[in-house]
Amino acid sequence: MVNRRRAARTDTAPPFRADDGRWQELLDIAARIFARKGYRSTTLQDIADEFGVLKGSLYHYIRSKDELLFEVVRTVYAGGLENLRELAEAELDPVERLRAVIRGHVRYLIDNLVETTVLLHEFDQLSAENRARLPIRDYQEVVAGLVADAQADPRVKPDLDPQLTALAVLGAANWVYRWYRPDGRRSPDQIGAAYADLLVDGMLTRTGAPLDRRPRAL
Amino acid sequence: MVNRRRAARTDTAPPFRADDGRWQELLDIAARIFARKGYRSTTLQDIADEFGVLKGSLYHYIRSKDELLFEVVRTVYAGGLENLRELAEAELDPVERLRAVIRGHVRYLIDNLVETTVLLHEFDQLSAENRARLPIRDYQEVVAGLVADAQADPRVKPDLDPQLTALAVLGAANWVYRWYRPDGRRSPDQIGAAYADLLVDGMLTRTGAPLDRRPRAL
DNA sequence: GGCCCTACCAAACGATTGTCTGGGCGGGTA
DNA sequence: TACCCGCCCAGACAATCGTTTGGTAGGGCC
Repeated sequence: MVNRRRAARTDTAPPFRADDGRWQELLDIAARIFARKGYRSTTLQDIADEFGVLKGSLYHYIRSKDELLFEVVRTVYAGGLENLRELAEAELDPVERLRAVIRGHVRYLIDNLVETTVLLHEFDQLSAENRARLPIRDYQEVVAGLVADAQADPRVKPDLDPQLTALAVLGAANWVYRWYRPDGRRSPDQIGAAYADLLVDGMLTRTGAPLDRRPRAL
Repeated sequence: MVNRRRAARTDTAPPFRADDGRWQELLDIAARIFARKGYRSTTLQDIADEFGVLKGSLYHYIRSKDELLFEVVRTVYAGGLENLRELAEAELDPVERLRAVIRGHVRYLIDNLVETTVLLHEFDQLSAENRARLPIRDYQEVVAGLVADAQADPRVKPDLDPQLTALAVLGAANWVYRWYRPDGRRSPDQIGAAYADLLVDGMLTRTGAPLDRRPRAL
């Protein structure tokens, strides 16, 4: 017998997620296994085992494996972008703001290491439709905008390509997911600070005035 | 009937690869599809189709799908490391040597974009044994060594962490495989030069002497 | 007590996967 | 001519995949 309520619901929203705790648990488990084995190498069986359920029962929570990947990834995507934009609006000298952005981005990435790993590594395993809903290009444009802003400052190299510089910054920062281990020698903040100083100082001219702050328009 | 020659050969070497041209063609095709769809999403059927052969016939050239991935990746791994080490031995000022290394590494990566993509993105899909045969850590150590060398120069920040700095450099450079398109705005050499200047200048103090070369031990 | 709804089970589905077996064709070599 | 061997075909193999179906236990609510 067909459950009419259910059929009606799945038209717009995913299957039952009333028990929010259990739904979050499922997302966490999926994220961990996706991060460890890769999306395509992960079986719904793997996830169901850890979730304590038969694999068919997962369809109580999801409509497809692809949707599960998307749900894992969209939260950390949105959070990361919001985090970046908040940092970008800080009332600071443009150069110092860039430093804060890099520190904060690295910090966010490490704080959400598992989900970020899935986002960065399995992004193009998403279906075309779901991929279009997460325009990662936005990250690049935020950083490029900040670099362009900073170029109003005479301390900043005038010949920087903001897009290219943004890609270098994001590349260095995002790469962290490939090697960071919680038991490593450096703390997240140490890493963020080191990266910020390396990359931002690299944007400055070496012949200009020293690094102390001068009066500048916000 | 069992082909005795074949059984004897496969103990040490892979199956028949006498026709070297055809073998290289297979590697190229596999690399392209691996790069586009990912290793796990690629079917031997996909490869066989483009190779113009039934999928079972691929076992004339390979012993397993995993071996195929390994063969695609090991050449570009070895070439990249050799390239890096050659650049690292250039008779240059340590700071300029770092610049040359970054330019050369970016250059190599783009020149071998397809294979590099597979190496960087599908590395942990290799079997544990094959992965152990490609210690990517070596890349990091070469660059970290160069950073440490450069720190003998007073222009270079004395408080740099060579390992961390190397990871930033390699992160920025390796990330190129994620966004580079041959029809993009910047040429490979422009990208390499921009990255080299950004990253190496970021390693220099801003209070020190200007950038001209001074006499230093090689 | 009867009803509904969430959260699952039990079992199967068709499709696809990597891999293996046995054989055949055709060009070189003796 | 006879044989060998690199190259590939034809077809099957078991295993595994994501997904679907119908059913049910149990708690809350009327």
